[in-house]
Amino acid sequence: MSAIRVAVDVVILAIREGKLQVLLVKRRYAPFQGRWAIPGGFVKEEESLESAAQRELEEETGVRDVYLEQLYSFGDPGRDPRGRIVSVCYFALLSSGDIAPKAGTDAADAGWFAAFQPPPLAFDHARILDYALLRLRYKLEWTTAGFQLLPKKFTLTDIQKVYEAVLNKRLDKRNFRRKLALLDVLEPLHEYRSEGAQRPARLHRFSAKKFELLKDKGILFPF
Amino acid sequence: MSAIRVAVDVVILAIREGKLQVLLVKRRYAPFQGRWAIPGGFVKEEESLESAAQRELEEETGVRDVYLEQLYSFGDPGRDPRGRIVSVCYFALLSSGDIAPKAGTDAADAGWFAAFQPPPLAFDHARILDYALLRLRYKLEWTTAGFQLLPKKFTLTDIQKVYEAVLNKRLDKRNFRRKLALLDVLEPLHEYRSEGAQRPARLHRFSAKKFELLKDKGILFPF
DNA sequence: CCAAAAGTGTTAGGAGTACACCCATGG
DNA sequence: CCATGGGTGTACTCCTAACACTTTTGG
Repeated sequence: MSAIRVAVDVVILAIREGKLQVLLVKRRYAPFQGRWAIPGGFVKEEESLESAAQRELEEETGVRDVYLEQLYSFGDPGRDPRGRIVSVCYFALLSSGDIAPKAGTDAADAGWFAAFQPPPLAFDHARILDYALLRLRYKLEWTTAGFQLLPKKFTLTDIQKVYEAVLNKRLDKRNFRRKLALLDVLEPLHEYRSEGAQRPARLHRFSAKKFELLKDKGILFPF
Repeated sequence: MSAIRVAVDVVILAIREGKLQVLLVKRRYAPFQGRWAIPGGFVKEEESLESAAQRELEEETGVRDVYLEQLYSFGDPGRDPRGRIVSVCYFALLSSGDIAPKAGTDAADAGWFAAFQPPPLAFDHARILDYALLRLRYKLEWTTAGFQLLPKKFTLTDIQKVYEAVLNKRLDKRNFRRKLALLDVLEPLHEYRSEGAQRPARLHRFSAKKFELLKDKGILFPF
């Protein structure tokens, strides 16, 4: 019987203040006491890996029904000085509308950080975060996962800013909108959002039935 | 302390007789006694996940230095009636030149099967195989992983047959070759292979230094 | 009327696809 | 000389990328 323990870690990402940010928790105990870390915990005997990830996510953010995807499993001996721990890592994409609920929990030792300039992280968490960011960039270019980072109603500029924040580069407005239109997954609403002394922007929503069709075209990744 | 055990399973794939085949082992004991299964075993306390996968691979095939990539971790409670087992799955691509060594080991209860029409499999192994095949198809279209399925020297028709076997469709010879040329990863050799009463085909080899450049272009997947 | 973001088309280059014939060899 | 797989080019379509101005609003 092996003494290997199984944990899940969840890289929780959201767009805040126009930037891609990651939710980290401060470690209360050794090892790496006081360091920031990706939230996670041990898998319980009777729960699935995905349930464990969802549970961790909900404990940290108070949020359910969030985009969650398995990333990679890290299990080198020595990655955790407490013993042999295999960590099945997930990443979660929060819509900016879902972020508020979190504040209620244990805000003192949890915080949002710029995902591309994180503080020093505990264990091998820097590597995990790097891989999550890499995967997110790929997903954004080849799937419609980017909409998970937005609230239900959003403007075309909102979604463009998501892409710019994650891909870390400027995009051309006209080309971006043409590509969006080609995807045919947005439903323009008869609502507009006024943001100050400018022309109000039209709100759109992601259309789930068109989304399903993309799967058939093979545009979406399975996991 | 959790009683979860950690295993690795390795989906071993190769092109044989022009078809994509998978190496399966026959289970000696219950549960699923006599059923075919994806080879795997428990991770030892002191070895990394990848070492464990390599070890399993070598035990089954006698082969080292093979393309090996982590696929996904499966860990639903109940997936194994013997208890809670989390399986970190890998897939391995064997070059057709590497297949011969295998025969020496325990051939009686191991065999190659058409990957797209496998026999009934033990546990949730059908799902694992499906996912491996899906991943392989994506990799083939977006990376140069297909060359792992060939020996060092091969003809352009050889590589086309690999693509046709994995993607399960016919490809146009001229278009395929043009795309290959664009990738610029092949080095034509001054050697030819005669296959009978036809014009001999020129041999090529995969050029590793050009391969590295693809990484920079983002064409290759990181894992 | 001014500042600020919203919204909108055209063109040129590159990649993908469809398609058919001659070449070199062994028997 | 013939059967067999090896090898090659062109035309069309579609996607991508570069690029600038008018519209609408609040102040």
